[in-house]
This record gives sequence, C-alpha cells and structure tokens, in this order.
Amino acid sequence: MQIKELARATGVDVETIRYYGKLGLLPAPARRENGYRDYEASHLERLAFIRHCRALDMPLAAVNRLLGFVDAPDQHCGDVNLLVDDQLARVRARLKSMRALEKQLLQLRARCAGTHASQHCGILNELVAAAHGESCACHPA
Amino acid sequence: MQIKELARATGVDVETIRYYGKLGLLPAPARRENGYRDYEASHLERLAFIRHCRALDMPLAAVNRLLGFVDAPDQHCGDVNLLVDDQLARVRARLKSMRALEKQLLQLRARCAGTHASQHCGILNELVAAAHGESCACHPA
DNA sequence: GGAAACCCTGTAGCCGCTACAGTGTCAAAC
DNA sequence: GTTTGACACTGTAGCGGCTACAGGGTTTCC
Repeated sequence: MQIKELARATGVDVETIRYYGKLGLLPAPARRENGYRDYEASHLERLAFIRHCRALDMPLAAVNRLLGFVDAPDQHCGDVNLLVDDQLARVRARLKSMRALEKQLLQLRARCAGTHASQHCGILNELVAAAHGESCACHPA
Repeated sequence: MQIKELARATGVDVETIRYYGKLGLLPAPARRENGYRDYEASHLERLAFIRHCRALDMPLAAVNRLLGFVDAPDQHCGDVNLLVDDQLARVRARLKSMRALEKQLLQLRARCAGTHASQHCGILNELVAAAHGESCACHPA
C-alpha cells in the first residue's frame, strides 16, 4: 500500500503519516525497490488508532504510551485509566476557562453596537479602562 | 523603569516583555547608558492592555490591530467589533468540541474500572475497536 | 517524449511563549 | 578592593502537532 492510499483510507494527510513515522508512532514500513514506503494492513489499523486518540485530543506522547499497552497485552492496564483521566482533567480545565471566556467576550461585545470613531467605541474604552486596572464588563470586580 | 519593575507591576515575565518588544507590540523604550531598557508609564499601560486582550485569548495579531485603533482614535471602529466577534466564534467553536470531547472521554472511561491485563482492558479494547471502524462508546454511530 | 501525479529527504514555519548560553553591569557586603 | 548576587543584554533553540515548501527522483498516461 502506497502512502497516498493509506492517506485516503484513513483521511490522514500524507505529510502527517510521514511525521508519525519519524516520531516512531508508526513502525517503519517496508520499502519497494524505488524507495517508496509500502504499508500493510497493520499500519492502517495503528494509524486509525492514533487518529481516534487524537480525535479525543490526547497528546501524541499519551498515544504512544497507549500503543505500548496495545503491543504488550499482558501488562497491567492501570496507567491506561490514568492517561484517560489526565485527558479528562485537561479537557475539563479548558472547558471551564472557555466558558468564562465566552461570558467575558459577550459582555465586552455588548459595549459597542454601531460603528463610531475609535475613541467612542465602548469595546476599546473598556479594554483601555481594564488596562488601567479599573473593573471592566468582561472582568468584573 | 527597568524591565524587572515593569514585569513585577504587570505580572508579565521579563522574557515575554522583551518578546513583545521584538514583535513590535510594545514600542522600543529608551536605553540607559549601560544599554538597559528604560520603560515609561505608557509602556505599562500598553502592556496591561495587551495582557487583558490575551486573557480573552485573542491572538497577538488581533491585539496588534486593536492597538492600532487605540493609537488612531479618529478611525472607524467597525473592525473592532469584527475582531471581538471572531474571537467569540473561535471560543464557541472550541467550547462545542470540548463539550463533545468530555462526553466521549467519560464514556470511554466508564469502560474500565479496576486494573486488568491490557488485553482485557475495556478502554484499550474500545480504542482498538474504534480503530477498526466499529462504533465505539466515545463515538457512537 | 513530455506532462501530471506521485514519491523521497530535509528544512523552515506556525503560535506564544520559555529556557537556556554566554556575556556585561551594578550595588552591597566583607 | 574584591567578591557575591541580582539584574541586564543578545541570540538561539525548544515545545506540539502539524503544514508547507525546496529540490530532487519515479511512474503513468497520452
């Protein structure tokens, strides 16, 4: 299987596949006479696994460790739970800050409706006031 | 004002201040005889402005354009609204995907409670199954 | 035999910092 | 007067996860 076929089959960019190879996430495939990479079904599976983990936004380092467990089926899986818990914690932390951010931006946005000269723009004035340490719509005291 | 004082006054790292200077977000300060940067109150204000925008997670390029409006108070502020709207859209898009992610991770996490050998770990099996294209707890069909 | 589409390697860029290395300056303590 | 420590400077490299080249070779089709 040429790299492009693997790319099409998985929806992963060719360059990204080579990148995973360079990082060692994807084992080095056989090479044809002309030097072209020749992937097997096992590569397709592994790549799909990687992408599924990435869809869950796991860092590649975590994916790599998960792959270690896939490769060593007799090993204890305790760390697998930890990896997922870590990821969950990261996602929740980001959720929290994103929610706060949305609220702040909404309040800021409400400050300016039409278009005026910048000096009368509620948004800019708000941001400048905030820079002076005053309490602002987006970061109330 | 030496760079460290500015850093303390704003809570911004010294290296970050120099970095903003290099990018042109912060105008080049005067230099003392020994070559040390000598910041003014105006720098402090501007830096606080930048950090407030960054707290709203705006990219530095957007912050730079906002600074342009601050510097040109007679200009129309229509683009200010656009910048804030853009940011809001970005934050909402991320919120959406983070919420989906949290759900997926929770469902995945529920698959494995104790510690077993990896080959019987519900999480790993789920991820592998997903890699085969089967419907999975975290990405139901 | 020439164009298009594929393949290769290697390097640089994106973002917003962060962390050095290597050097210079200054103030206070001994 | 010298030593210590904290500060300053420049410049470069690293993080993550790609993405986008440049500069070359190969294969396929007309």
